[in-house]
Amino acid sequence: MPKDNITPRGDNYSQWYLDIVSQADLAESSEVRGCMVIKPLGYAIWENIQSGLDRRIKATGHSNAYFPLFIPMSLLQREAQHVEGFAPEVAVVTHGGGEPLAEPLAVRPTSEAIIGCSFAKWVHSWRDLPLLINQWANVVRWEMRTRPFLRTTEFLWQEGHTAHATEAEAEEETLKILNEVYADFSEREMAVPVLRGRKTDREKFAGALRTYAIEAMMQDGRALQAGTSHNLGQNFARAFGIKYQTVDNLEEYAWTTSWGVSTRLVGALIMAHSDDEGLVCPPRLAPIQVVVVPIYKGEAERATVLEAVDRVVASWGGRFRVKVDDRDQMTPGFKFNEWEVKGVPVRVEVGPRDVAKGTAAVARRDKPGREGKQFVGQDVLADHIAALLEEIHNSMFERAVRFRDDHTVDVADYGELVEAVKTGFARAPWAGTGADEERIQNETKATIRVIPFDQPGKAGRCVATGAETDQVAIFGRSY
RNA sequence: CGGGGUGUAGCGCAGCCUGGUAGCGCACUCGCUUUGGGAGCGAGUGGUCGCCGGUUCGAAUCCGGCCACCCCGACCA
Repeated sequence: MPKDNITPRGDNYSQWYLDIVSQADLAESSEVRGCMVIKPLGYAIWENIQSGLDRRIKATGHSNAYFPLFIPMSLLQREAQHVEGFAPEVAVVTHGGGEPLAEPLAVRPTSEAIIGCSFAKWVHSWRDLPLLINQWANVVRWEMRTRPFLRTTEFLWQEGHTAHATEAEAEEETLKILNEVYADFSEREMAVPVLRGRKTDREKFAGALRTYAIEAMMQDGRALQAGTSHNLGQNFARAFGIKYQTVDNLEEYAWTTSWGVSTRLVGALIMAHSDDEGLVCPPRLAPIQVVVVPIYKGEAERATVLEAVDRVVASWGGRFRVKVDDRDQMTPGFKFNEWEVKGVPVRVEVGPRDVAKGTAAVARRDKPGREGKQFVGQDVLADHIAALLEEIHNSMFERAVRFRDDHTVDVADYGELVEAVKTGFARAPWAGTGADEERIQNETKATIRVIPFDQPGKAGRCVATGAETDQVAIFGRSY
């Protein structure tokens, strides 16, 4: 059923996104410009994202801790590139207790500085390394222009911070997080395929040696940076005095990393999968995986149907996150519509005819209308739903991969790149400089999203300089 | 910060040109009938018309100033 309150993607993609966020009741704007209220459904998705990431972060040996919201300005200023990169977007507290503060406090835009100070106290010997810490926190970046989930003034995230004895170990950590935590989570839980690779110097984190990222394609062909992992080298260790004694009793600066993903992932999930009918939530993250809608006329039928629904749902033994929508004052059609907008992956209908026949109607959200609906015996319903949730996940992932591949063009020259980035990604031979990149951005609005790990080996002539190169870069317009 | 737009009920809007007791749809409340794709009928609740000032017997409407928000760009996870 077409929805009156949702602008079709084809008409205005940006408005469509805002409509999904409000109609699916994920978030709303607040009294503070650029800040959003995350409503229960949106927050439940975030909690599921947190839990999937937290499990992976701990499985790779990290521990959670918590550091202060405020950072003395002088600390933030210790790493030169870092302060330069973040200065324009830092919010500063100048008063406390009714008095001007002796030293202004930055509201953290990220926590390298304050965590670096702690690390300096915690690390003395090579035996203290590696130090593997993560924190779940809110941060504030004073952005010019905001969009719910994709870019808000305050946002929620996790930020990992680690210290290592060698450059090689720091590099290994940086890549492990990108691959085993971020890419794995994105593809296996969010059903969002990602390109993995390195950022160019122009796009890397302020103060980092190297930044790696996962990049996803949204349904308008634009790129969304879904996670970043930074090898900070010894830059921050020098600035904050994170030193240790080696086995040979030499003093050495540690090699540190940092990495993060944010509530932006909720935006990624919406934009990668949803359709003109509403949110399409990937099954493994859906707060409600199965909604059961009872259908009846009159009191007698109501009792019979609800009894059957209770019995059937009880027999599932908690295998799924289930909601029985037994609200009496709404019609089934209204409920179908509501849960469709809210993206519930599977809908089960139980009516008088099903009670008589021992069946239930099962509809899948990712395939609307009759195509996605079938009748299933109540005795095999649990296994059917379990398989269906898997099938929906795989189908959503494959559809997203197909979309990305269909909107990615191998380009041989600059003219082809200009055309390709209008609708998606361009994979282009690249041997240019930051200045070349900037010129391309000014002319096409596209930037190098990543230098992918996955390299063809032989590339061709660089689209900027014409020089022979073996390296390709992925260009795209980004959020 | 540049360009464009909008402020009237919880939400979406009309009314403004041509000043004269604030209206529609949805939502909400109550009642009855309904319920396999957004139910119907009836009766209700709800607004100092963004703010300040001016003109006028009288301002949502005309004039001046201010503020807020949205959209499009530059900055960014």
